[in-house]
Amino acid sequence: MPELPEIVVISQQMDNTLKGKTVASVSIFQPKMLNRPVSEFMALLPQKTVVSVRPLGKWILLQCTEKFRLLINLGMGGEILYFEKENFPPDIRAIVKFAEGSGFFITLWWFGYFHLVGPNESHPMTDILGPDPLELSETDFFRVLEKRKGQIKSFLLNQKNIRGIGNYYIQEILYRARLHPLRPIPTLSGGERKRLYQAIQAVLREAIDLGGSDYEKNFWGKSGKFGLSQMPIAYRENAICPCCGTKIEKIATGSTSQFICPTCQVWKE
Amino acid sequence: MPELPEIVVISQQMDNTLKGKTVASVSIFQPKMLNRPVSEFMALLPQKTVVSVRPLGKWILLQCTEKFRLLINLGMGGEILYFEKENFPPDIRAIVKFAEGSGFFITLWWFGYFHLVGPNESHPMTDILGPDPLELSETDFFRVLEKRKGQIKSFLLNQKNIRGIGNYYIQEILYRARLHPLRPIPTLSGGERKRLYQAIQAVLREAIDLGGSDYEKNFWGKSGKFGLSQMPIAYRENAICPCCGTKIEKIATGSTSQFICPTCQVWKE
DNA sequence: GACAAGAACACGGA
DNA sequence: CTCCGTGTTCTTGT
Repeated sequence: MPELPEIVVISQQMDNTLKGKTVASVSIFQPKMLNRPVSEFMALLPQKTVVSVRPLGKWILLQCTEKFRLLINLGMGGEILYFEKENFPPDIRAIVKFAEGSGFFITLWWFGYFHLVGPNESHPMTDILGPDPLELSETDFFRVLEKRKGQIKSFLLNQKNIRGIGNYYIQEILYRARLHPLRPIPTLSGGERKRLYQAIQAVLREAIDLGGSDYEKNFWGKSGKFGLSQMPIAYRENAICPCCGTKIEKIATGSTSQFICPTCQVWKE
Repeated sequence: MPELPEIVVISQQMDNTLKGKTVASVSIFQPKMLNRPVSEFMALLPQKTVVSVRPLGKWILLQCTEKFRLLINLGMGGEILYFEKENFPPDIRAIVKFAEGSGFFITLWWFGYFHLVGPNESHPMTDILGPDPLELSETDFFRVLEKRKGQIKSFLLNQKNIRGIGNYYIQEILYRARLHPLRPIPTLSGGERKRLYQAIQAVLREAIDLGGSDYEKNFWGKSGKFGLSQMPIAYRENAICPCCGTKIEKIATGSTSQFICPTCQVWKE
């Protein structure tokens, strides 16, 4: 599933490529990913022109003319790919074609959303997203942590608190901050909160600079370069921690699981 | 805090004593225990006559003429006491006087409610109470346990499930049923559910027969006789279990605590 | 555990 | 955590 870094990269590529292009046609092969009937998509989307493309947590926002917005969430295992010639894979879910012949299509492994929002319409799923972590000052980060009682990992994964972090980057973030994922927020010291903020900034920016994860594809179908060497712990059960040599463990963290170094990411009360 | 047995005893005494008496005046010394302005109490309550007094979980319901209801909850450490001559203690919160000179007053240690509900008005706090455990058949008890996932103690203490059981009687109930308070409901066998039902019936009826707890006062200011000999475990840390000789332990059960025999009330999955 | 309100958590569904 | 809705449990305040 693409997280903030992949969405930032893709949005930038889409912004560069699609800005000013006018939708000629739209094809939908999976109506349940939509927020309105297929017929309305067919009626409303064509003739709108792309004004800009911006990341919104794990969502991609295409701002269009007449105050229409196209909001795309790739869910798990989804891809959004540019095309100039029509040559589509078999599991395609939606196609948007522009007037001059190019366009993009979407594939999904399981769930995903393809939402068209008109002027004066609200969009509950994105309206409740928290701030972009890369636009958040350390002071504001400290402020959102205040009075929260839950576990630090589930807090960071909840898109209402901070948008864009998923179960992939959280592993490296918590490892670099040397924090156990189940630590209750009130037990975090000022120094730990500072480390956490720095780790979020560092991991996400580094991943963006490297074009995103090496197992996610960008708008051109190319993989990023953020991989093994940047993520020594994640998905490596029984490997050893490069910092202390301890064997990496896989633990359950709510509905997700996580790889940790039991020495570096030790639990403190 | 008075629980079901004390409320049953007090309600019976109030029913016998106050039925047919007409309110002459009401005095309020703590407005926050009310559900409406003091002025409305003064205007509405006088001239109403008591039709009946009934227990409602931990609440006392005075049914009055013109479909008015007086609902009293003594909270923690509260008392409701009859008087014939005016001779009040210092920490008094409310007084109701009847036409012929007698009346009752309320003292509270911490919280409590003194609510007047008119005809056609609802009362959210008592509307959501579960069934009276002594009016519940074994079949219905089994039915309310179905599909519940939580711990058995917090289920029984939640007044929405069953009304009137508090942290005093629950200790003897769970000891007699030989159940650990933190057992998840789905792990309870049919036999254990049956034991639990029987223990609830036995403990509550025995306590009513003895006039309630020996450290709570009734409408005449007299204590009940349900005490030490009926409660061998509760509030006796390091005492020994009369059944097996094991040392009694005090454990935390959510926000309350409880005394258990670790041998008799053993945890089973 | 008296109760309310809100947060956190668990689960099932799409 | 992809996100939602529902329901339940836990926390905090009065």
